[in-house]
Amino acid sequence: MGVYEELVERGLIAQVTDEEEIKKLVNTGKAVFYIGFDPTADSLHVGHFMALCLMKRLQEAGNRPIALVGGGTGMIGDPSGRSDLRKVLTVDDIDRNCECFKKQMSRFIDFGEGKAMMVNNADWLRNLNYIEFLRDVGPHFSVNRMLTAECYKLRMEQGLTFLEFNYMIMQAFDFYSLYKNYGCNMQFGGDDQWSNMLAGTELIRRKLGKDAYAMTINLLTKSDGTKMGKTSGGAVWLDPVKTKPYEFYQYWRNVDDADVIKCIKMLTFLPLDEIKEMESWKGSKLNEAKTILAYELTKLVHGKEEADKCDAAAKAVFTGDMSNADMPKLSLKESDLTDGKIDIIKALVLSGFCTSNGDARRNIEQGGVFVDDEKVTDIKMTLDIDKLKKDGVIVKKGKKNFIKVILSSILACFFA
RNA sequence: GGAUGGGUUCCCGAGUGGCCAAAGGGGACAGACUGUAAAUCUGCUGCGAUUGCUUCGGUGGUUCGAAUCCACCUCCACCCA
Repeated sequence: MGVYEELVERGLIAQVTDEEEIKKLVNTGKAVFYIGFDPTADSLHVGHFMALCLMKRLQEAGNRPIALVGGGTGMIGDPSGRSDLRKVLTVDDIDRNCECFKKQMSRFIDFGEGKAMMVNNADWLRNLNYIEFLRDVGPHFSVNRMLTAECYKLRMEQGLTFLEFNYMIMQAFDFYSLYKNYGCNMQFGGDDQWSNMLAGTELIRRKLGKDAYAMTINLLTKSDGTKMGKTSGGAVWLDPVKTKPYEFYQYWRNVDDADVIKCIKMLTFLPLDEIKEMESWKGSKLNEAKTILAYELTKLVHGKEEADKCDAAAKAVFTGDMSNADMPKLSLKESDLTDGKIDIIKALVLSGFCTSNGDARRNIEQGGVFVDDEKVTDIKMTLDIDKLKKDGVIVKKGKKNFIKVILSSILACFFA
């Protein structure tokens, strides 16, 4: 089975411009393809992760990936599928974000000599001369046709600025530039990028009379249609500081039944026949699949060591064996204590479990807070210094939030 | 540039002078039931340990009292140019 077939099997491929040709190129390792990443934040997220996995898969099959960081397109903002205007980022922000992207990407993709390449479209977009550019590519685009593109549909109702309208042209120009300079003959991306990508193949055809190809992968959506990788607090980031490995792990551990297999297929590198077997799992057995999903992804993103820790912490916490030390910790300082104690309310707020004292009080009143496995019934309860110093105290909010509260003294630092 | 409609708490959306920290829904959070799932039911949802404080695009004003009235500004939608 070739890579292409594997991609199909995993449910990754959404649309292609020329299936036969793409299959041939990709399976024989002749593709030079690019995927663009716009630096809208200082970390990659799960959506990008899919694309990175795709790159990795194709690279392993001998194809040459180009990771394009959108230092130029990021200044415009892609309106595809969005109902609102993107916040305009400053050049400094964009450049900083590009740097962050580069670092994170090198963890997944081999950018060694003759392997993958990383380019930044700021290099050719930022210095374009407006008139020249208009005369150069402008005649090849029909506004009438652009307006009918699926990606602008939402914006035709809400209002689309000229700035954003040009995004498609910039992206098309990227593809064209990469084709000319690096022989890049394919572009991959999320399915929301389809219109933009087609604009690129079109431009190449018109200007150079050559064929280039485009392929989109399915966006990872939940069974309810919403985007996977979004929580109420925002995106699930790959950066361990923005989304702690434990949270990352728990995110996948808690996906809906309906989405587990799909996620395993699309995101992990487990062999397909292994996944086939999981497809027959039902009920609580399916719960096991979530453990696998969470472990595999954490391993890919944060490394085996972290994944093992998350696994252990989860087991400790959910099977009731709290002796395990590998759980999230809250280190208090002496200054956080008054008279050698700290209010449970204050501890809850410091841990980040509760957003305010009122929130903490509410949670206690509703019976959702436990200290060392005992339900807290008094909102005035305190944790005292002796226990904090010794083994720490395990504070639990709800069923899934655990933290070990300890006192970090100078001594503790020595032994840590 | 001109006309019109609009900006309300995480989101949608009521509220047109006091009874408004602001209806209703969604989401989030907690409880019950479960499989760390879904569905369902219950509670809860500005901050503060009572009285209190801050919020309804911004700034000023009218008033004993304003999310609600007035002025100016600003942003958005839509129509005309």
